[in-house]
Amino acid sequence: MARILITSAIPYINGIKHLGTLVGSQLPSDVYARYCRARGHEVMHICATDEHGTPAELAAAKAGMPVAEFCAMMWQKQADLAQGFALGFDHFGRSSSQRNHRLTQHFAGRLADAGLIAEVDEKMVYSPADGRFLPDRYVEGTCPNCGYEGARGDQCENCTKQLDPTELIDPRSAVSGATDLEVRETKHLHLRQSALADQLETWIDRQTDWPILTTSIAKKWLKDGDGLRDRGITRDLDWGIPVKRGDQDWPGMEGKVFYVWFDAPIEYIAATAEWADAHGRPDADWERWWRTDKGAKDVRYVQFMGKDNVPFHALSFPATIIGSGEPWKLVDYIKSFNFLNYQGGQFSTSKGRGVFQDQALEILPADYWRWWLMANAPETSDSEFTWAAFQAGVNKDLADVLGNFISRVTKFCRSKFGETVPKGGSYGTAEAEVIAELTARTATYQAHMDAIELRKAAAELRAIWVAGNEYLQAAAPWAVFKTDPDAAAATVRFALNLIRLYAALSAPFIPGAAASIAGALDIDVPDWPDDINAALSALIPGHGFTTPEVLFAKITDDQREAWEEQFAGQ
RNA sequence: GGGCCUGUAGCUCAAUUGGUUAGAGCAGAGCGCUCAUAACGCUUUGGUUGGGGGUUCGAGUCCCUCCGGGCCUACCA
Repeated sequence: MARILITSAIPYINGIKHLGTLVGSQLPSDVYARYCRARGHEVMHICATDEHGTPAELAAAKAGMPVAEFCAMMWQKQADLAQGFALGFDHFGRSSSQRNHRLTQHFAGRLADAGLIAEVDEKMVYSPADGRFLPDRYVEGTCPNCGYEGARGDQCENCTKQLDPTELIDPRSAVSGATDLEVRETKHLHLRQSALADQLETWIDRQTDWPILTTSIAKKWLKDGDGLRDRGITRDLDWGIPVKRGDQDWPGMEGKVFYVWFDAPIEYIAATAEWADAHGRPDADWERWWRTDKGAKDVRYVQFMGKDNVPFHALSFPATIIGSGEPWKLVDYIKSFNFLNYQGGQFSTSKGRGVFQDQALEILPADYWRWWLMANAPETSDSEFTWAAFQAGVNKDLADVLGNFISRVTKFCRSKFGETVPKGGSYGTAEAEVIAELTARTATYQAHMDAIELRKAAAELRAIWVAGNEYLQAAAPWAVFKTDPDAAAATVRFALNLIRLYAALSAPFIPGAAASIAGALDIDVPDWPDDINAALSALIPGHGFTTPEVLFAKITDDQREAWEEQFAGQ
């Protein structure tokens, strides 16, 4: 048994997320966590909301709510959605927690003590009308290069030229449209990542088994231009973690907060502490996951995220950990994902284009989404959600292959033998062949899951389901029954045991359906089968079951067309 | 502009890292079955691996070049 710490990239607080954010972090981390638990490993599965930053403040203002209240509300929504998708986090924390405040301030203090924090005077755009400093991106104006009027202060969308907000012609606040902008001097803390670049590079170079996507992004940042740059870790905002040096005030930094990308990854640690708090457990119980001097030496730490998050997880957060000089657990494997597109374009929050998590759960059960999204996960390149592909995949895999197998077996059994596992006959060569095949396939399935190759794992699981139909078709108990009811009984008994096996093997991907299947068989979701041969004799003659209703209703053409229309956006 | 990724059957993806005849699923065609959600099984059609050039005994894989798609580019997160 191993101990596995799993974190999902923490979703930002400012709205309901679409399916694209689910597919690259929370969903795969849950599938992997469920699998690891099923294999008997001790798992700590952590997620949280990322609550700080300018967009959160603006979203709260737009909603007419104090930002703390807004975040609390949105946290509850996201927590409910996570539950709706059956995301089994041990704790779903908040980056605004007091635990994270203290830990973030602690790390900043340690980094400062190690000489890894620089105080830098910067010039930033200030908007008196808004009463705030504006991030580059929130300053808009006319591009000096191409004349595009909607250019942002960091880059012109039209000609892609990178800009400084002071270069814009007729600059205005993207928040209020105010034009009386001024440049003010303000002091900020920078994390001296450049001083840690060599250590980080050595560490990255050792990660030969990481996805190419992960290491290539990390190396790009390490090598680009003059190498890894220092990074501002503070902001002039009201909402956030006050800048402190450990528990001491930080002279000159009054009224400033840490930047979200400094405090957000630290929340992984803090959320684990929140978990301990929530369960009345001592600090030692969370520290054994995070402190290599307190029991975390044997922990394997796996992170899940979309590719946009890689630099922060592969470089900035490790810089924080390494720079602290304390024995915190460093990530062992970073699983990164490409993006999911929607019907030939991007998901768009602003245009209402694509399916959002709350809508998805309103129209279909979580397992439909879980299955299709993971079976088509963007592991090697961006992948595409289309309603046609979704409909075909769900109908074929879940309804026809798995659901129908369960229907045909249980209904045939009910009509010929009643709703109990029939006795009589015995397993022969046909069953032995299936056992051999499934033993091999289960090993392959496990190998893919161990490697976190979820797409391949899903394909193998599907092949395991198909094997049931092949077996049944060849054994043809409906024909055999007429001359040899005992032989037919043995076939049905074996098939019912296959259903039981499928409940166990399918649970990481479709936990809801796995529970329904187990419920119909009047059992709990079985333990992971270490021995397929034994597992396929677990249901003994006389064991009662209930013929389930249709497990997976098919998506009709009418539904598909209606949804295509509904989610097309502007 | 720079960097990285990507292009394989009508569609979605594989191909043990340069090694036999490039494989699966879906869609299509044919046959079988009738237990089942008009489901299942078997067979089968379909590829000049984006174009061109090169290295090699051998290239989907390596190199060059052109074309297409995508992402990142450090103050959105």
